[in-house]
Amino acid sequence: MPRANDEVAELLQEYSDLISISGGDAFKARAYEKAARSVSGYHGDVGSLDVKELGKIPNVGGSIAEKIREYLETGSIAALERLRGQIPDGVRSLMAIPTLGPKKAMKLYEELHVASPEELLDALHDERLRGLPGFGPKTEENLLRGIQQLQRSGDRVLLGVAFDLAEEILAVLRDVKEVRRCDYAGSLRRMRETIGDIDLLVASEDAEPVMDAFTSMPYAARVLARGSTKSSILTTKGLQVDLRVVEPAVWGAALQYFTGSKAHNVRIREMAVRKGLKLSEYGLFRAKTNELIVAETEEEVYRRLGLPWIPPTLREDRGEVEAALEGDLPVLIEEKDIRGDLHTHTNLTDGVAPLEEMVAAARARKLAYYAVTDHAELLYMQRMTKEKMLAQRRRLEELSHEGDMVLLHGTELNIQPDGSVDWDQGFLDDFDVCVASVHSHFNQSKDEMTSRIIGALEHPCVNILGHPTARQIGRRPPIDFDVEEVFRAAARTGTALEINSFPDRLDLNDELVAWAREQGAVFAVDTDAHSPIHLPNVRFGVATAQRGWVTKAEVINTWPLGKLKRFLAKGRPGRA
DNA sequence: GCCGTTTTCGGCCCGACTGTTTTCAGTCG
Repeated sequence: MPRANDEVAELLQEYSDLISISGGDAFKARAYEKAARSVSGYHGDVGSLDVKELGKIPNVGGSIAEKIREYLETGSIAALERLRGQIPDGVRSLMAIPTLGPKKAMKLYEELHVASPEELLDALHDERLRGLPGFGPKTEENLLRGIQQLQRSGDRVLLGVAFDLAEEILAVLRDVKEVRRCDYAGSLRRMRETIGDIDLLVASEDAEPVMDAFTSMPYAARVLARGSTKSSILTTKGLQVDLRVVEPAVWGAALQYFTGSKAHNVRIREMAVRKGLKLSEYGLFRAKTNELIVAETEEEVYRRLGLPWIPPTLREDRGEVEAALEGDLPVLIEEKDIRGDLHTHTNLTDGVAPLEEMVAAARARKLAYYAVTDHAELLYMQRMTKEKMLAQRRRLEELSHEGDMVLLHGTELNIQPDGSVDWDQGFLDDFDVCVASVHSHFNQSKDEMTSRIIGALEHPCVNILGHPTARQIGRRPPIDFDVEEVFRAAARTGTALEINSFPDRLDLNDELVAWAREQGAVFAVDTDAHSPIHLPNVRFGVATAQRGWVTKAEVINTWPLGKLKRFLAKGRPGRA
């Protein structure tokens, strides 16, 4: 079974929201929110802890530990159920609408009995918000736009969510003795940033026991279809999972077919037709005689069509077929090429784990180097000071003697509206690496934003532009700047562009990565980890790099330390 | 509700922006 952490964190977050909506103590709400974050980022499984151990998790005290225990033992929390009884479920869902917080949500419910985004849309159309204090024309406009954004992101889930669920289901299927092979296909195998439904493929001579196991899983809230080759379930979270079972002999053809994309497969099948062949999920056949040629591996299928095997992350019909024909497919970066992480946090700012735990987790992943880059002082809410930074650096130096992994001390600077960053250059010179990111003032004009970012790139100490577009998938659109000009400036100034691996960021995205490559920029594939459990997210950043056709040489954190240090020296005096 | 070279009470993420106001509440990062 999966860790209980996520469901517990979700309940604590719900409790926090309901406290806010019902006008409860704001600090109490914050306490639950912080506890939710800590539980979510906690490295162990809270399901296996007793009350005393639960209380040792940061921001979890006696009261919350007791509620977690109550949930683990009884499946519910009485205090939460009481609040749920007072506030309809939909009122909380209103808070998913950007610009709509707890206060306005409660007001809409109390005054207009609006209890869902759909009902709010009706109320807006009926002009029932007119005259409601605090809801003027601009607010109406913002709410309409917010609801539209919410509906657009609607039924797709983030790559990370789909990946975890797929891995859990596959783990169950692998234990079914009739299963010869199993894997995920579809947009998940291509590692698209959001996933509509999960496609799983199993090779087996006997489909029935596999289908039985699949449709009786605890994840299956509803069984949508149950057949001998294809079954579908709807998970408790509303995500559809399709399972196809094929004979082991046709594994490769089926995997190729179900991986897609549709556009890629159309190109491939056209090539087959021109060669007098026919490609389906059951294999590559001679068109006239229906004689099977190959089906067992993807490599054979591609080879018989005159192509090298094409990595799934490239299969979007963005020129990969032409490149394959020319023998010009890039040798893509892989996760094993990553030598270090250059953007991570600790609980000195908004991370949930102490420095020691983050370093230990990085060592366990066998990284050659690891940078700690907590927020700088201009992100006021983090209360950073020079003194705290220097104390962290001293501790980092102590820790560096405990293992081979090289520890780098860095910081994540804030790019101010005018393009300046935190601290004076003298202080910044002593950092090994500086990430600089936009964290506020997202609505500047395109020209202002462009010169703002370029200003930061030109700073002699700024090495990496963190999450360059500042988007959050489904929640916040990318900031507006002249991407080509910024990418060229990055290349010219010796500043890397980040590919942030966080599943709700993936920033730069695949298309911008490809664009930046053309301008000669290099990249840093970083996790932006706020907890040890975020370190494996690097796979999503690597996949995004692959989707942008990036090779190992273009990613600075695949480089050996010496070469990396020369890059990081940039305009710092006395380095390299 | 959590936490503590501020340690059992009194703080707690500070500042800015937006849209509504007419001096400020709500939301966000």
